[in-house]
Amino acid sequence: MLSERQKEIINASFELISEGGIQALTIKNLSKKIGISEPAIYRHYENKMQILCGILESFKIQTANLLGKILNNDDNGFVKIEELFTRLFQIFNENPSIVAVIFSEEIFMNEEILKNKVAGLMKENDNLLQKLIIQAQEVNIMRSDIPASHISTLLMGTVRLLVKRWQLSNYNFNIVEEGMNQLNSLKTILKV
Amino acid sequence: MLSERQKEIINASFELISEGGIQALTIKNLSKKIGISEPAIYRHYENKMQILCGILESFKIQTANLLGKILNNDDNGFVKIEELFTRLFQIFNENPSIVAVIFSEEIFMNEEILKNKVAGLMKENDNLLQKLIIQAQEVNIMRSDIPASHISTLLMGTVRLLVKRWQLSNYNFNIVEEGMNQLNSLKTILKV
DNA sequence: TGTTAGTTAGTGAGTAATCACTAACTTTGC
DNA sequence: GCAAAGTTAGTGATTACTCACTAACTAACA
Repeated sequence: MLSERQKEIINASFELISEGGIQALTIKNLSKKIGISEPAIYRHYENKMQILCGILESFKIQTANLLGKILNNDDNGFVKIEELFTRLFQIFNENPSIVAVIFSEEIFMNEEILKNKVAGLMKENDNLLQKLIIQAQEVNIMRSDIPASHISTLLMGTVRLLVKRWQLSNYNFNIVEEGMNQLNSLKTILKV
Repeated sequence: MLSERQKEIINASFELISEGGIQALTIKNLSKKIGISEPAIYRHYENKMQILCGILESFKIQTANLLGKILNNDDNGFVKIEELFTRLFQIFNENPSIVAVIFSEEIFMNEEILKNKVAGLMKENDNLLQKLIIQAQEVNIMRSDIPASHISTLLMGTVRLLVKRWQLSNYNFNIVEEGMNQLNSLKTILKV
């Protein structure tokens, strides 16, 4: 489990990356944002790499949480997918700094260890989404003339690009609203 | 126009970013890769920001070139879109280091000027793609029950995610082949 | 044609600032 | 009284960038 201070450090990291990219995530900036000295950071994380791992871990826990809730309800696959993305848009809307990290794998690209962790996370989420898609295809509410893996890429890719545009626009449109519109088009295309 | 040395610097920049992310793009690494001293770099670019702008400019010219060729042929919108993405996959396959820059906007996120340039570039390409989509919709070979803007996001987003996965996997699958497969599914979904 | 002046592209040495990180000491709270 | 969490004051390495200077080439002109 994370201590209060560790949570604070991870949250501050999200904010810093959101504000100025990975280059803004320095120990100095972290300590300034939290209001303690630089060495104090090292009382809670061994080194910077552990902080970066902590960011990924935090993201992992959050998505596992979200997916767990949605997977365990009684809805069919199609509705679950809808719920998943709707909830995602809401989370991003409430906490835009998450976006800068979640869909920006480049941040972790310069370290092979982190790169592999990111790839693993993406693969995990892809597998879960594919399961939901197959569920929907089996009860014949989603078209089955293209493979679930392609639908998964299509869904995730579309959402990612939409969110990336939102970020590049300095969050100047309503991501929940636009997300729901785009989701409706996806439904039109994917229903049988 | 760029001098030979400037071209060399931009190319070396692509390689460095590809190898170790934006953090690997330092004047020292650049000079080492090219084989000249650090100050010599400054004979050809005023500062690092100008190099980053040069990278974006280079990308802009390349895409304009590609899009120009495809827009000016006689094919219908659907075929043009197919050609566009097929050609894109081929380019990525031949020069993977481009991918690390093109679909990694975070690289330019820490400077507002660069961020705006990236956003502008994305918007331009989106507009062009939407034109092709509308062409195809008008001659009734692409479904018109969802707006062209949504189809554009869907197409670009899917391709981006596929390419990103390819990058994260250390290019260990055939992007041209997988790209064509995914493209076929998109065609199935989008044709009337 | 030979000299002079100017340009281009390079060099080694060095700048201040910043990076992640540490040793040694002090404060705080159970 | 002791461990955890904080501090100040540093470390060497690296960052983008500048300094004075030079070799090689080109243009101008008596």
